[in-house]
Amino acid sequence: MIYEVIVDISNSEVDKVFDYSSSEDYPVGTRVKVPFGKITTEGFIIGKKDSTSVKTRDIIGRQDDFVAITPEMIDLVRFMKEHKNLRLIDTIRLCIPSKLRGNNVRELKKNFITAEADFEIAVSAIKKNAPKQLAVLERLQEGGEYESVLNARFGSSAVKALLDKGLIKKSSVVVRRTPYEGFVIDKKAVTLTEEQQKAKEVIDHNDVTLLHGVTGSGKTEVYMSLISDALSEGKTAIMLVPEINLTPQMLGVFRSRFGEKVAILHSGLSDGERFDEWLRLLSGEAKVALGARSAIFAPCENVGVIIMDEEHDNSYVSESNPRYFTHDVAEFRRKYNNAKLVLGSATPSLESYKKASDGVYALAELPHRVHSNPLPDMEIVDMRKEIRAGNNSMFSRLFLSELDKCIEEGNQAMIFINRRGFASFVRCKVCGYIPKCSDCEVSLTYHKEDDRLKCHYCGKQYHTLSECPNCGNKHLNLGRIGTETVVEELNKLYPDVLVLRMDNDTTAAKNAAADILATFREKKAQILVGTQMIVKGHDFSDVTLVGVLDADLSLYYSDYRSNETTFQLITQVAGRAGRDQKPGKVVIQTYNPHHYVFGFASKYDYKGFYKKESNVRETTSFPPYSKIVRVLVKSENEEKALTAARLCYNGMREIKGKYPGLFRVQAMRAPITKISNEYRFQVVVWLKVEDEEEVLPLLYQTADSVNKRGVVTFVEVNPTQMR
DNA sequence: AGCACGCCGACT
DNA sequence: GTCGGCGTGCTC
Repeated sequence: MIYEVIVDISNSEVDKVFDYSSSEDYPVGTRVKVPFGKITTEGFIIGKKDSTSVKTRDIIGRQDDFVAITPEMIDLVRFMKEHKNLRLIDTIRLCIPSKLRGNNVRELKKNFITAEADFEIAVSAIKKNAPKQLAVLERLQEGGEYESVLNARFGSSAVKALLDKGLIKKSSVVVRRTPYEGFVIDKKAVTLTEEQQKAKEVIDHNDVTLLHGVTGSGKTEVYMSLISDALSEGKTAIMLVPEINLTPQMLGVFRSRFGEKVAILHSGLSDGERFDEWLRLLSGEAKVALGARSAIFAPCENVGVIIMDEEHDNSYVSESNPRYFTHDVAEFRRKYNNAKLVLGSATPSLESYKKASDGVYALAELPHRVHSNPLPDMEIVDMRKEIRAGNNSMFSRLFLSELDKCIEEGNQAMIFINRRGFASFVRCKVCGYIPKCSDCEVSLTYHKEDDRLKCHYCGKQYHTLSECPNCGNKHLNLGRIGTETVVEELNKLYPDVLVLRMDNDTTAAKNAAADILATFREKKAQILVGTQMIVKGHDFSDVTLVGVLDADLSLYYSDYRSNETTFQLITQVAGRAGRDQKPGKVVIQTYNPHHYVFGFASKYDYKGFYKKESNVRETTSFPPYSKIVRVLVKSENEEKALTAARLCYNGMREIKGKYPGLFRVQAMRAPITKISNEYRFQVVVWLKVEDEEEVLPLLYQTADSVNKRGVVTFVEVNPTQMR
């Protein structure tokens, strides 16, 4: 028999199917060991046939006693290659636990002891003065137990004696490593509200539904009910949440409803746990896959429903290689399984809402909070007026008075610093000089802990400057608000109040983020200061005040989505206040208060915002009214990079001549012209959405063709944070 | 990935 | 003259 095999080497040169032979019978999807050139490597069987035109070598053998890749995933691998420019092996790697490769993880087996002889017979067979052995036999009457447990409790000699006599039996059993074992949050089964029931009916009658529900409208209840339905039909379910929402709390709630049928897949698990959860799904022991982005590749068969919560969240787009959109994979699996796909959000992406408006998706709405408690009152503060009024502090007078009130009443406050990943930089007061990394040409970030300047792109460190190298001035100051500065200021204002800080620095250690949130939840601290990571999903019932500093900063980000992101950010962060009985208050500080984003956001007017923003995108031909394709060209040799970029540009111009759907081509230096000694250029192409299927493959091909001689190209569709 | 092939500069 | 530099191509 001839087997079609994809070898486990990610390289564009070997991104194809190789034919191997074997007299053994292997099912399609089996992971095998194969000779390849001078080496032996792993491969995956994706097909069989009777003959081939090439000369073949033999498969060495199979790697697992199970079939690693389901037929659906083999189809997906081909689809991703053909339509999304992913290498065959890259999609396969997404479908299996990474440590399975190279057999770096295996099933955990333990010795299990059971009674062999009848209790009475066994008792009569042991000596009268052997109380330990008797105790073991008595214990085993209640059922089997692990040998290690018996040894610890009764002593290994007693166990060994019984084994030698053949009165008890030892066997090897597989033990499943379960993440957060026993963690269950009791949640009473809730009957759906009329509004939720109506939304569910829409979902039941359509293939894809956008579920637009305000924060606190009980979308999770609808999800649970849908999953429950799928299970009762004998089908499986995939539930996706943004990485940050994937707290043990979420798992606890799901466990209380679906018990052992839930498997969790995310980056925080140990290799063993991840492998076991994956295996439970593959074998059908578990029916519900709960996880972040990568869980869309869960090895479930006969999927009944796929849910993407917070569908607008940018964590659903994988940034680096292999780059893919979770929406695309979800849509593929929905079609393959004839399943329901649900996209839920309080602030849907423009892309999805447009599809709902155009009738491509059905639209279901949950316009009210469950217990009809109102959304928090939101106020926009003009920080320019504060300065004119002589207030040079980072806090507005309104926010400070609200904070006073909040602290006094014993409630909690959250302060969100909108800085999109950029911390404080150093700037010369006199000439405006900003120190930059000599390799990357980006501004250096000042790190107070070790009094050094660091490059966030290559990690290079520099001594702090004592004077400006440009003009010699000795007064260099730190620009922009950072979390540390805010905490310092709060400590001065409220010396008796405990303030927590949550940002990339304080959450670097494992579990640090969870610890900070737990401390805040237990009300050991009254104020939580943080970056993006405090925005989503957290449910603190005593938070009555939310402050947003530098709300307009994300508007200036050079990204066509910046208005949308800012709207989403404000809506989400506002949703943290007043979630329980106490009414909430939100103060938005900005230097650009009349921007329409703040107008719509403060009134929770999603539709108004959608209409306005949609108009802007249409007139400027940005997505969702076009597709933008960016080819990043990188090389250590500037000349080579430039030549390759020119070649790529010319190729794109040629395609433009043939397909009017491709209406704009530009070439330029990338926003960051050099990272880690690599020069970067980019070719950016705009095309009409309808022509995507036809033109995209040509663009991929063109980018690939200049991909040699020390030049690397990287193609992105609708790039988010262009650098 | 890993290795052979092959075409140019520096050397005992 | 040869040794070896690594750019290029191939692996079922």
